Amino acid sequence: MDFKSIEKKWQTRWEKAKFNHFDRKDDERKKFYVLEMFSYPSGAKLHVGHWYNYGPADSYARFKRMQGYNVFQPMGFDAFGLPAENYAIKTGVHPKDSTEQNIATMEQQLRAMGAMFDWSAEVKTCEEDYYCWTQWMFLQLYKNGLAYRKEAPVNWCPSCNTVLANEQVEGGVCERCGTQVVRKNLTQWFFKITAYAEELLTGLDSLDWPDKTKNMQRNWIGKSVGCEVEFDCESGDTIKVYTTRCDTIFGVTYVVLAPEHPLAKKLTTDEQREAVEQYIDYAAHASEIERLSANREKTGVFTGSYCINPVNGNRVPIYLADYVLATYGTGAVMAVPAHDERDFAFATKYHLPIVKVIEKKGEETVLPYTEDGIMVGSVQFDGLVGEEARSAVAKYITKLGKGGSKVNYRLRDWLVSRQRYWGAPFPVIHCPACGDVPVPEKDLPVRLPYDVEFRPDGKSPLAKHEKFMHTTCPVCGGEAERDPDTLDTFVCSSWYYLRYADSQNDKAPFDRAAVDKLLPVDTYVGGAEHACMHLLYARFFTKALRDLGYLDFDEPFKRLVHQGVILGPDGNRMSKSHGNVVSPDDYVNEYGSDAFRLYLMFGFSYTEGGPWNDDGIKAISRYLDRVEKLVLKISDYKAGKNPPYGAEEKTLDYARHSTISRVTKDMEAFSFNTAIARFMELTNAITKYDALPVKNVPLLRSVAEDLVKLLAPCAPHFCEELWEELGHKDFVFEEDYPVADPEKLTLDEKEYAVQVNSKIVCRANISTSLSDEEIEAYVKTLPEVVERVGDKTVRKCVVVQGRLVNLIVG
RNA sequence: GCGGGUGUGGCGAAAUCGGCAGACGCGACGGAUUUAGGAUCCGUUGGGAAACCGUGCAGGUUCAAGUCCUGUCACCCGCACCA
Repeated sequence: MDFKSIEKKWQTRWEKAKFNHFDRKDDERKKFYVLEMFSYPSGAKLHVGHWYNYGPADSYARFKRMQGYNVFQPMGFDAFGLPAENYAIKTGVHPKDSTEQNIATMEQQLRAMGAMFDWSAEVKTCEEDYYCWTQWMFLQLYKNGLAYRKEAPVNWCPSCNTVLANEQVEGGVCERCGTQVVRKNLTQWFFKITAYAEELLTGLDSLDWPDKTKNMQRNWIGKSVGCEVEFDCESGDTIKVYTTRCDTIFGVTYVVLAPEHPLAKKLTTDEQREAVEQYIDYAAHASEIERLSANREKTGVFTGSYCINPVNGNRVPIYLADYVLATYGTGAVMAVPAHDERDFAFATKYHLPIVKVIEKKGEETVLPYTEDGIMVGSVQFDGLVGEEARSAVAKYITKLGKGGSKVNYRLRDWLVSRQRYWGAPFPVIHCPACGDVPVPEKDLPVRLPYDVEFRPDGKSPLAKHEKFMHTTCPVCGGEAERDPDTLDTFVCSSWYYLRYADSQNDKAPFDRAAVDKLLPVDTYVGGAEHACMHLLYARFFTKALRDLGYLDFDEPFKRLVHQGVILGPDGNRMSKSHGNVVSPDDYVNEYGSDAFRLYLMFGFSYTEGGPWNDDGIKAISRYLDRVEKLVLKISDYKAGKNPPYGAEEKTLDYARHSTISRVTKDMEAFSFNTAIARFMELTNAITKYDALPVKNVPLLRSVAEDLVKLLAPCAPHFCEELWEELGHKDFVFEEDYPVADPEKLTLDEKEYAVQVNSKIVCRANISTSLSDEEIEAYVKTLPEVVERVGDKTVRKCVVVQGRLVNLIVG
């Protein structure tokens, strides 16, 4: 088959018939929204990863379509972002120009793939008609207190010259470029994702997502149940600490503040001032490597002040130490060196007292002892253990009016400011008189100017664009400046799946009815690397928009599937520097898009991925040839009179229906490699039947047609062509996906493994109508069994219907 | 350190509720066809001469374990001073 011409032929026909367009008016069929993560328009062409994501997922979408769903499968581009800007800095090509060029190339390649993308719904996040609404989203969050600006210690990537969200720092280095991140205190915009921490956590339970991904989000949100306690200072200030171990509170021998804690300087005495300021400076400049080193020596400094432990009135010293994080809990902890490893190390180093207040049950207590144990030296609480102990102490603290139970989350608010050019500008004006003023919605979009100097120097490129910066305050009309930062590109991708539902709308980001009808996404397919970024942000957006009344569902993605990663042939991640990049184009040119897609589906376990290896691609190509020859040969047969329907025909029909039933399950489960194995088995069964001298032509033909239908989602152009050759006028995709007939799935007899004392002695075909007792009786007559059993008695017989019989003798 | 995952032929991989390990392919070997090569078609193919042995390793539960339990090793991923 000349795949090049048939690919073109069917792509053109599908387009002409608007086959790929989601039918918004259709109320008969159930909608089904299949979404693949949209792509970043990089300079390189479509790589194997894109193909692996989109090809098999498209087969799934086509499968759902043939099952009778009104399938919506859109595609678009996550077009803002750093790579285009970095490319511009290197080459001088403007990000807008290179991005548009790349999108054009990729669109063409994506079309050539032959996927049923509904291009009429396409979105490009860098275009005004999209980022206008991204800015609108910001304004809604701002109006409702979910976006705020504050000075905070933030992660700064010196190579990308911008701040990063917590989620974009991996092990202390920039997720994108691998550069060590440094801390800076900057005034930045945040989204209050923490307001949804609890719902983001509990909502996971209802989602059909990989457990691993759900667990990663749970970990990331990091719920912790503990207790807040107030320690009064002699200065009159109060230090709030957070602890999960209030059962150890009688063992507090000092209190530690993070160096950035607001009370740090205030509580410092004159004698200690110099040492403290030095330490604060040291902590601010300690490199991240140092901070991250697991067994880094603890450092700290005494403030000179003391505070009072509310439960026993003990006077304890207040220290500063950078092992306490400013951004978690209250930025202060009560130190119990006897029962916490970090406090133990610190106390040992600075010769602070260590007081044991928990004892290990029945064994000697070795300090630091951090497990649950029996409270001792704790007056009225002595003898209490674990959870019970903590709740008693927490109650007591509440009664004292010094705090009480408290839930904390590890999740931080989402920092969305970026000091870069190629992104959506903040719709905010800073007025010397009125402060931060949101741009009125009617003035959106705040256009991103083209003529900008984007050489990075740590300041936002837009800040140097006077025309952009200079504006008037919408409130007082006075001179004012725009915010020079741009929004994190993850903001753009947090709502694109909603825009697809109504992408041409120029009055609103989307119409509520359209979105409520199409969403949530039924199946979302994309990489696992987004577990704690995009997938979390998108959930947050959905919940926030729901609460603001813009939509009516709780979760954006009902089902999530991660495709695996295709590595280079050497087992490493594909990259130019490894020199192991495999280009799909070469294979597509040589074998065709269907064969390439089919190979991706067959050669790997979809969710696992693995090293690239093209050994099997010829085999797939050969398989398609076999199918073609076989089907065409059968289509030429003339039906004889009185076609036979005996054992052979029954076997063939059984092969057909068991293939249908198993493939349907496999496709639904994204178990594409096994689905294709079933196609091959069915093909083998047809070949075998076809070799018989006398055959039932109508049956054979109908089985062959079913094979074409079953295979169609996985090899769409190829099957359309075959379908046409078989004499059909309509698309094969207008056909119903075959449904297994349960009657044809029952066999008269099945092969059993016959075991004596759990060892297989023979196999036997046994009628499926026999009862366990009848099977046992029959099996006992088999010569192999008689020989093994001899005169020993059968003490037990296990029958597993349809599978095996096990006689226990002796 | 914490959380999660993976480990099966020469290779990619399969294996419903615990029920014949290795489906389907690749490769290899043998044969047919062919002047030859290629292509195609048909067989064989976990190891072992065999009894038997085989799912990282060592135990356990069970009539029966790749699957369940305990311990252990290796690799991968995520988090990592979160009090």
